[in-house]
Formats: sequence, structure tokens, C-alpha cells
Amino acid sequence: MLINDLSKRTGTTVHTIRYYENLGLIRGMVDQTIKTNNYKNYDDHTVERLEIILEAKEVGFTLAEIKKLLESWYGEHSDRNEQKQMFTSKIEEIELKIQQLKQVKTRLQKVIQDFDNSCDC
Amino acid sequence: MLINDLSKRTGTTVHTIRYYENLGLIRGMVDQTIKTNNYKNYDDHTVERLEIILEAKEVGFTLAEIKKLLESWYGEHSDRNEQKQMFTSKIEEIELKIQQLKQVKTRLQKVIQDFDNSCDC
DNA sequence: TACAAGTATAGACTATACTCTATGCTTTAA
DNA sequence: TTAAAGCATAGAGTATAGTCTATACTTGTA
Repeated sequence: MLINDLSKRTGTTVHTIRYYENLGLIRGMVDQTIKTNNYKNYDDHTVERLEIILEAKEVGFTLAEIKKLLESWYGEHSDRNEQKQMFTSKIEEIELKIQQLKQVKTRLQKVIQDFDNSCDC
Repeated sequence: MLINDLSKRTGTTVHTIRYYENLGLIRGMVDQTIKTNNYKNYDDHTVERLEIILEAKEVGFTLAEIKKLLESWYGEHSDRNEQKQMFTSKIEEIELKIQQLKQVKTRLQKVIQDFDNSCDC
């Protein structure tokens, strides 16, 4: 598919997709048999990759972090133990973040309770 | 206490504190009895406020959102129901974020498992 | 009392993550 | 075939959240 389709399938603007591609987070392939243009083609694999990027971004990872994760994920090159270490430490980060969120949630719930208790209605 | 103490007590730089003060997230008080300077004084209340800011920021709230939360929290002015609504919707946001984090965590754990299973050691 | 350290304001600079504009070429549909 | 829509690259602009520098005044200590 071309960039416009990828954009529609993932709900990401063409601009943002190109931005990610420039950063090396995704990569489209130019069909070498076509000489008239250098349009990039994206496959379902790229759709999945982009979805992972959006998901990871949503929970607070930076694009730099996501790039490293994706490289470990799909790359064959790097050291297995190094990769495993990376994912393990990311999981720890996530667990910490979940704890923090629960803490903030409790705090906010308490505020609402206080509202109700001091309600002069 | 003066800004340097506040900085030390919260682990936030003087620059950042001033930045937050300019945004209206915290407010120091100038002692009107002292005519020689206009140094701002901060109390324990401000320390708590700053700690809340750091906590909320940590879990992904923007400074604009935090400002609104703090205004609802401490402010007497606004409508009770409006305030309650705001906190309730923030709690919902947090719950969603926790779910997303758990999802990403599961995904990462699966990657590590796959590493172990395909281990050629 | 001199001078280092602290305070205030204003504004410049940086990093991240977009977002938009300009330009030019290609494809597609009327 | 021509005009609109799509593609590519490059670079400018925006928003958020700092971070740093310059300047000037004040305070505290040797």
C-alpha cells in the first residue's frame, strides 16, 4: 500500500508517518521495477509496527525509546542477553508506572469523597 | 522558605520552580513588611503542591491539565459538580492508561518468552 | 567592607514531537 | 489531455516543557 492507505489504516497523518520514517521507526520499500516514480510501499508488517509505536507512545515511551525497542524486537543483529535485559527493564518501568498511576487514582478518589462529605446540599 | 530551600526540599531546580510559578502552578508570597527586597516566600503548602505536580507529571499529565486539577483542588470558586466531574474523568483516564500499560507489559513479556523458547544455548 | 552567593525579571536557547508549506514530479479520473 | 489528487524532499513553524544567560539588586560572611 502507499502512504495514504497506511495513513487511513492507522489513523496517523501522512506527515507524521514521514516523520517517523525519517527517524527510522518504520521503512517503506521503493519498487525497483517501476522507473517512473519512487513511491514507497508499505506492507501489513509496517501497519503492525506503526500500531506498536502508537500504543507505546500512548503509555509514555519516547520515540527514541520506541526505536530501540523495535530494533531489539525485529532486529537479528544485537546480543540476545542485551535484548532480554532491555525488555525486562522496560517491564519494570511499566510496573512502576502502574503503581504510580494507582497512587494518583487513590488520591483523586479521596478528593471526590471529601467533596461528597463536605457537600452542603 | 526562599526559592533555594524549596528547590532543595523538592529536588526541582530554581529555574523550573520559576517556570511553574510563571505558569501559575504555584505562588510565592512577597513579605510586604520588608521594603529592601521582593524575595518570595514559600510555605509547606507549596512544597506539597509541588510534590503533587511532580507526581502528576510522572504519570503523564500535562502542566495545563495539572493546573486545572490544582485549581479545582484548592480553589473555592468553581462549581462543585464541575469539579467532581473533572476528577471523575481524570480517574477514568488513569484507569484506561493502566489497562494500556498492562497490555504493553503483556506484549513485552511475550517477547521475552519467545526469546527463551528460541534460545539456541 | 568587599565579594561570593542568592534573588528577580526578561529573554534566548534546547529537545521532543509533531504540523505545515513550498516545490516539483506522477498518477488518475473527467 | 488537462486538472485534481497523490507522492517525495526539504525546510519552516508550533507547542510543550524546560534550561540557560544576562543583568541588576540584596544578603551574608570572611
